[in-house]
Amino acid sequence: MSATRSCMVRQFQYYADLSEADIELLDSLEYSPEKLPPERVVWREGGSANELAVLSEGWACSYYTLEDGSRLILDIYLPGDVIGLREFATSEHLATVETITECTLCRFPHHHLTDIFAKSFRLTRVFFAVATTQQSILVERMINLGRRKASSRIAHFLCEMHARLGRMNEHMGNQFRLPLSQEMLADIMGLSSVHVSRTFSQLYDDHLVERSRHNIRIPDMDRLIEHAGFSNSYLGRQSIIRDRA
Amino acid sequence: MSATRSCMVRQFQYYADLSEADIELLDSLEYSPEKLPPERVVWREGGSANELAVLSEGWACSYYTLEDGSRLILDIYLPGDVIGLREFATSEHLATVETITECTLCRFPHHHLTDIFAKSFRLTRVFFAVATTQQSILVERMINLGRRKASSRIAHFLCEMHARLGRMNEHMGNQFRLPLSQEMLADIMGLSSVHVSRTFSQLYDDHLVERSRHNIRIPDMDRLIEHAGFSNSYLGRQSIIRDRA
DNA sequence: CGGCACCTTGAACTTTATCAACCCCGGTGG
DNA sequence: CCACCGGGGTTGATAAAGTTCAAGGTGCCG
Repeated sequence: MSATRSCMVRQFQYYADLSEADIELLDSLEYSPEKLPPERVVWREGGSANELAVLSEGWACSYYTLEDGSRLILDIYLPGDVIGLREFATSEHLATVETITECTLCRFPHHHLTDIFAKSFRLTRVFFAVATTQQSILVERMINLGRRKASSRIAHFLCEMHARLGRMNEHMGNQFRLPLSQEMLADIMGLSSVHVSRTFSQLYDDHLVERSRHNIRIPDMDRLIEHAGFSNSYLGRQSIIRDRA
Repeated sequence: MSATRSCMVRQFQYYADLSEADIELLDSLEYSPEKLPPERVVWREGGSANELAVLSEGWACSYYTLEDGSRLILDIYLPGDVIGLREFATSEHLATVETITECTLCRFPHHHLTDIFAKSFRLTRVFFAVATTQQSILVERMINLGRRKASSRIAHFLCEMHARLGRMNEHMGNQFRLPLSQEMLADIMGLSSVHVSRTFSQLYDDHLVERSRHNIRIPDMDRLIEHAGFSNSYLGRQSIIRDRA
């Protein structure tokens, strides 16, 4: 058992205990680490989709650009996340994937995933759990976009980030770094960057969020959760996958 | 090979050729058909999630109700759709599922799905494809909610329904039944029902959509697609899953 | 020290929501 | 067979939320 365990393994172990063989299988996906500078395109919308990637370090995102030039960011990827799962059923990339900070990522071809399906029943279920958790994250974001007002959208997004980051590093406390410009935040939340700025000021006035540059501090997590209508159950349940009987 | 083939099998065959054994395995999920009247709750948000369902006949939907009483409809389920895949990684239902029209549906426990993972490599991949296609549908709807104006949202939704219905029954032509009230349409698209009404009138004035009661006619599909910014590639690619080499 | 990217603020405007009245139509009971 | 009832759809007036444009500020990097 190696001392340095990949983020993906850590993330997957959240859903199930993994055997040594499973861990080796997973690790084998990260065989080709690639270092990328900030704002580098990983793959572009429309390109043919025969690979996935694991993000080992850094932040990345996927986005979709509309005819009129406006943009929506679909996912924020953190270390340990699998990128491109959604495009498994499609032969071309539906969205552009781009690094946000400096990143290390490992691409691997589509069929390595199906090889895993063939080799490990347990990992199959965990991959399924990961894919469906990604779906739940999208659903929460849909609710954000469809039915919440700006201040709740931002509050909800901050809660989500806090929860997802906290899952990877315990004792994170009530502050964290959020390396996103207000324009990116706007494109995540379907708002204009101007309105994001105003709304942040308003959250500050209400003592819900403090922020300096890219650091976020949350003075009272409970009040923020309340304001956001946040529930973390959608992020998946720990050790959900067990052997039956 | 039986003459009456279930909708789910038809839907799955879209992604891959299935062996007789696979078809039997799939059919075995639909062992407990249940007839439900319109507007009957299948399961409720918060209830413990240890089952999935296949919709054999009728229309159903899932929705999520916010603290303030507003609602967002997350999915519209058509015959052949699998309901509850998203909650595979979670131990409780995140959304309420309810019939829209009279429905026939077959519930089955969670572990029947994992049994299939153990028994059929090919079906595993198809289930994965189905789950990821559902994700892509959510993403398109996210873009709708986040970045399109009301008339494009409605146009896009109509395009999606047209495409999904057309996949199940060829020669559908340019009209179809849409058994949804304007209030439901509003909750799908994150608008108020009043605004849906106004927007429909506007689409009618622009000769993009005709509608009487629950029947929709689309005089010029290409113009509607154009107006919606619709691309059907997100609905998954036919026969994407093949044996390698 | 200067420049540039990003953030902030203000003012005018657009889109959508809300409220309320009305209408249309289908179903029911007299 | 007709009058009434009720739910959903439509319309208008007004309000709220968010966008756009433009100008100015702030802080970081060379």
